[in-house]
Amino acid sequence: MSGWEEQLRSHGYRVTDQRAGVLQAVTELGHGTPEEILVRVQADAPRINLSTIYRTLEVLEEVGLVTHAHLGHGSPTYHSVDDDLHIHLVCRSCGAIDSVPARTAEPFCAALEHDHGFSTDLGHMAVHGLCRSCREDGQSSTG
Amino acid sequence: MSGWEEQLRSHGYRVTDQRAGVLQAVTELGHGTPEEILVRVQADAPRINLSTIYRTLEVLEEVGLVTHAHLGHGSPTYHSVDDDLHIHLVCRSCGAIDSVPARTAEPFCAALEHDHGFSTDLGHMAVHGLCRSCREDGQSSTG
DNA sequence: GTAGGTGCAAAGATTTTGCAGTGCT
DNA sequence: AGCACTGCAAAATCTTTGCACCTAC
Repeated sequence: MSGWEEQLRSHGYRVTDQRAGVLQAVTELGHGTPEEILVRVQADAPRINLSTIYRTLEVLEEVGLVTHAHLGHGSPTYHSVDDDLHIHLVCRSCGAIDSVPARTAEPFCAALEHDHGFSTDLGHMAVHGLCRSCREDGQSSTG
Repeated sequence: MSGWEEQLRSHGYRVTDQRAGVLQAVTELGHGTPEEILVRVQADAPRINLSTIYRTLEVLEEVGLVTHAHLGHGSPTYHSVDDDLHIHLVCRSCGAIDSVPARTAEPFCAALEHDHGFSTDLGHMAVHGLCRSCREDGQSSTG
């Protein structure tokens, strides 16, 4: 279904090629920074500008078609809400990003809600650590 | 005990007033961005420069005296490892940052380790969502 | 036809880097 | 006395904004 058009219209926004392109790029990429998304969209529409990516992502997020999480240094990472809700596991050694089903964290969220009255936004959650292969490598950390 | 001096020396770094000041600021603040830390240190040493804060934080992190987490938009947030290990709860509405004991997440971490072989770095973990007071405030109208 | 959307370039904000003087060891 | 450390300013990044033209509705 292409309910995304309706999603935009119902919030008073227009449907444009750029918005379609950005949404498609985010969906295909799974997750990506504004610059990664730019590169992807430029494959189809070379004239698109980075500022359009930023503005479009903001709109898409407001209408609920994408969300973002802070996975790393500067750039936020965007992903479509179309996907199953998942948590990001970020490896501090190799940088790999793994996705695990949100239900893994449900008991934890329940505890946060019960003990602190805090309602967790699972899609935003970034878990940093060491992935399986880096642990098995017995890696030596480098700066 | 001022084992922090030994910590620096054993890694080949020197002990300076600036490093003492930054470490103290981070400890007193609990957690803070580079700029917040700058303001705090400037209270004692007005001549200190932001670039010194960045460089010092990097050194302090390398020797294991502080760590950082990505709590919000751009700036990483630093905190001393001296504190009890804790998780940060970031409210997306009011921006408040709450700290909860790391053990709250232990079952969750165990699941991640068991199912995905992932070793979680708890101090880095940022949990985004809505805090208790914001939930109570906005119960009728949600935007 | 109108108002929102886009591309482009410049402004802002944030973080990093080169250099020469300072001070720890 | 040697060399790491610091302050300062400029450079590099990343993100936002102003403006004129274009396009969806």
